[in-house]
Amino acid sequence: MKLYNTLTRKLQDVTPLRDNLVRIYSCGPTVYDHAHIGNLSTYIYSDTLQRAVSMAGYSVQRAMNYTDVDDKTIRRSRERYPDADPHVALKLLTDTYIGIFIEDMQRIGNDTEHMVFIRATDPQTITGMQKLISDLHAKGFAYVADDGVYFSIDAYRKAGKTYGQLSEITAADTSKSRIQNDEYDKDSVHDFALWKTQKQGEPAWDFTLDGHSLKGRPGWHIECSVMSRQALGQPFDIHTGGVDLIFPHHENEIAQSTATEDSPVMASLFMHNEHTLVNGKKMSKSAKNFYTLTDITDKGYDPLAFRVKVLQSHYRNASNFTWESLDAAQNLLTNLRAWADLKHQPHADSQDLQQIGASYAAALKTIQTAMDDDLNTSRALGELASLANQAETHGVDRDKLQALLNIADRLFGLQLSNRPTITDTQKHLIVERQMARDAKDWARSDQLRDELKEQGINVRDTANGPLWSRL
RNA sequence: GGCGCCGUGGCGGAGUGGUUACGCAGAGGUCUGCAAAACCUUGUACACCGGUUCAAGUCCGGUCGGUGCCUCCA
Repeated sequence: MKLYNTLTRKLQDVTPLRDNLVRIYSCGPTVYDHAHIGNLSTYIYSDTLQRAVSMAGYSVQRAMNYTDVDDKTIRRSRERYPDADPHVALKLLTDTYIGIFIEDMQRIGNDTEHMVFIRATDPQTITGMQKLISDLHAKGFAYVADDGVYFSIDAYRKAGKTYGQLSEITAADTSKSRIQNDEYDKDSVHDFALWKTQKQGEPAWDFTLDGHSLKGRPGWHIECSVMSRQALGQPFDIHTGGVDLIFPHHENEIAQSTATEDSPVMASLFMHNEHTLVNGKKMSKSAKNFYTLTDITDKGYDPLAFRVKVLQSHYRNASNFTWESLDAAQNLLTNLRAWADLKHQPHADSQDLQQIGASYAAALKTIQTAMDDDLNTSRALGELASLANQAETHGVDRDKLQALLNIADRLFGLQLSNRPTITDTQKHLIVERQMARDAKDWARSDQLRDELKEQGINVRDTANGPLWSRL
């Protein structure tokens, strides 16, 4: 299996560092609001990575963090719960949005079971961060200022390490274009905060470093360094996130995680997905093209139609979200479901099972090859769609179809394999309608068809007999 | 200014130099009690200009256009 590695800017074979196990860490959400569809597409891609790696024969260990303490979470928690204790307010707010996030993840078909979620405010994480900061400080990579503890990129470079493994950041870049640093107490403009001391009304954790009492909260980057190591060890195999995280977030993670280590490697492979655009533009509230999953479902779309839409493009290309493209995805999903439902219908059996079996095998091979080639979901899903579209012409092999759907679900998460059949009453209505047709009682047969339609069942008459699908 | 990405038919979107991606939508037709489905046909796709090559959407150079990061951001 080959994946594109941002570190090397090349396609690279996946070779687990430890046995047959691939350890994946994904930067998760800051839980201060609903996730938007761009966030969600990132998680669909990392979920797909997990599925493809597993399908390629590896064991997978996966972790994702919740950033549940930062400027935004704190600000909003104080707005929403002005009278509560800062810690309590923060927890109330972040608990709410973690709940919504998990719900969204499940609605779009992401696997949330085979993954460890870690909160930045977990006592274990806080302790771990303080320990790492102390360690960095002891070895000269961190210094204490009035408003917190900072990481020294100069010290890191003087230790012979490369800052900018992912983005080729030069000293000039980081100092020249950056805004004035008057309001911060750091030595050098490109240094970043490991720990921020408490401001009025903020939640804070006790921390003593080198005799300084530094009650406060962690910086953003240190969270991921610590949580990834605690959950997966270091180095681990694959680190994922959106392209915007390349700099500074992942650069800073690498610096923190490798400063006191012999090896400069935090993870073997960094994967970054391009952003989802809406009508060709980046989402923003002012442009009124900012959508959440609820905006989509309120318009009557299935959350899995959004998944289809995302999988129809490659993760390293910016995909363009339009309502028209979501229509197309919804229609495709409906067609895939109609195909899956054929497994319950003997009338759908092919006359030439051998040929059908061969086409399934060929499609599976194409799908597997496409997924192993840097997650070419567009190609892979196209193959499945094409198979589905041929089904009513060539028929299906119901046993092999079930097996195929099982595999498709493992890879795509579209929930095609476990669709139930219709009720006995509905089956009976279909038989009755056929009898009416045989008797040329068109009024009766049309009435029965309407009745089924009201129950969400569409009936089509084929040469072999009636086939049903859900609307 | 620095570092990137991208420009494919109505929409979305693959594409390892040489044969139809695929999906959705549209038009005409066949079939059908009607409907749906299916089947057949159909639309002069690769931003522009050069170059390399027997052959370029696919490689090289340039132009134009779009977009992202460099500050929190999936």
